[in-house]
Amino acid sequence: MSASIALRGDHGAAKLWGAPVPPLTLIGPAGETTLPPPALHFTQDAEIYAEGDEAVYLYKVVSGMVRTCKFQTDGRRHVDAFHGQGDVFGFELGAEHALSAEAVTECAVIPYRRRVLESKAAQDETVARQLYRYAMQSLERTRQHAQLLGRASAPQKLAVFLLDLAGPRGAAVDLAMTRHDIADYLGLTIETVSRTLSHLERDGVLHLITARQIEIRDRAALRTLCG
Amino acid sequence: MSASIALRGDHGAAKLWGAPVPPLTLIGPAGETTLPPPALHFTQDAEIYAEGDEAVYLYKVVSGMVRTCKFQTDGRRHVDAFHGQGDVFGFELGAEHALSAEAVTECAVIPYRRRVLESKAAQDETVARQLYRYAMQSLERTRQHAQLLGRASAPQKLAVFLLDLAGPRGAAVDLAMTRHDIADYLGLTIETVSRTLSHLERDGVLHLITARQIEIRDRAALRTLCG
DNA sequence: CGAGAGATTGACTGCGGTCAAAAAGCGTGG
DNA sequence: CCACGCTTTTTGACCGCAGTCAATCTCTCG
Repeated sequence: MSASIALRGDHGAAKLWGAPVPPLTLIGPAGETTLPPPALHFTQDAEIYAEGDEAVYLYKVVSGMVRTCKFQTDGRRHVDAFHGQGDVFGFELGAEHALSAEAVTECAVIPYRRRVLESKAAQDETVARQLYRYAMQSLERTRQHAQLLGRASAPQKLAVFLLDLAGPRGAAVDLAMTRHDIADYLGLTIETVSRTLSHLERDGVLHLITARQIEIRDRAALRTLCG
Repeated sequence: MSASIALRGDHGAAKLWGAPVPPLTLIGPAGETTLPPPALHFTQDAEIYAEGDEAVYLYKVVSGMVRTCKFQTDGRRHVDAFHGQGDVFGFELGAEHALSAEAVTECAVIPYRRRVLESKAAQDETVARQLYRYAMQSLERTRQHAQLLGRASAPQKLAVFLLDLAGPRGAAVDLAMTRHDIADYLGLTIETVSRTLSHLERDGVLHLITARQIEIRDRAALRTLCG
């Protein structure tokens, strides 16, 4: 029997924004299936780990949303990524976290000791593949993010962002994050984010139900914007 | 005995721009040490692989420089990364390359079949660690790149770029790439790259010996720019 | 109902993009 | 060696998008 056990909280397909991928699992301790999930809970804006902390764990999001970000010397913040249900975050090259991780919303995450995962990966090839695949997901998303930051106007950035959040079908988008989070993720200011959303509403592309709830009225127009 | 054999072309420490890391090796076929290196050679601007090609190999740069990039629908180009001696490129989430790879200069690269690496990694933990570590290097560099693209002025971008290229000590930087390459890497236009370099020269920070040779006159000023 | 955080809107500015032209390299072949 | 033509780079003039500063509006929660 394989040591592979479907990770709790891995409901449905893991989602790489803009590119659905097959569901993945991560390994829990063998025989752990009968124990309650060892998930950690965090309140909104709580720090999960800080830049410079020793990188002991990888984390899998069970519920809620997490942001990984970096604070620059000039006081500004760069949001590296948002992580939702099923996403794994905490990958690092070095022994310390180069980013910090914070709860965007109240959330639950399962911590996996890197050392444990690595030794399991050494014993079980399927675990190694899963771990590698999660790392590649992180890489692929960061690449797409870099592309977006480098070569897109404010409307383009928001179009890509909203379509990613909405998924391939959804017409209503619930934003878990503030304008500030969005701005720091897209390399814009909160004013430009707000202005651009208002502009898209005037054009009939969106409807801003509340600040955090957006209805996509014209998905084709958004797609066209993405280029 | 370990199956690990130092990869040819792995001279000196593998360099993560802005963050030196210990030297790494990748595995060659056992007993291959007596055979000539199976390096592939490419002329300037030759295509190593194209977006959409099946991702069969990872590549390690022996000499010269490689760029991985993506062509957008609007005709513009995003340069994901430059890869120099000792760097490994070609990591992909899916079965196909999401980026294309091209020779910036005449270059030599060693191809490693992904399937072979994966089976070797399954047998030898040290191989698995090396592979994982190269992937993390790729991730870390892409993260830093995204950060740069999101939150930096043109002078900041060029300061970071030049210091990365120069390394911790060098005063003279040989640019292997054109202004076009630099612009597409930094999310700028060739005019802005040129103008900004000229400006830095007027300020006494740089001296442009030729278009491709730059002398760093005031490293402290560059560091200050980086923030 | 009031206080405070978050979001929106407006006026203005400035950085970097765009368009255009000149200058500088750099092979190639006479 | 020089002349020629092509590519790359530099420089200039102008413009527009997004940032900045500031005021107002809207939610939410106590």
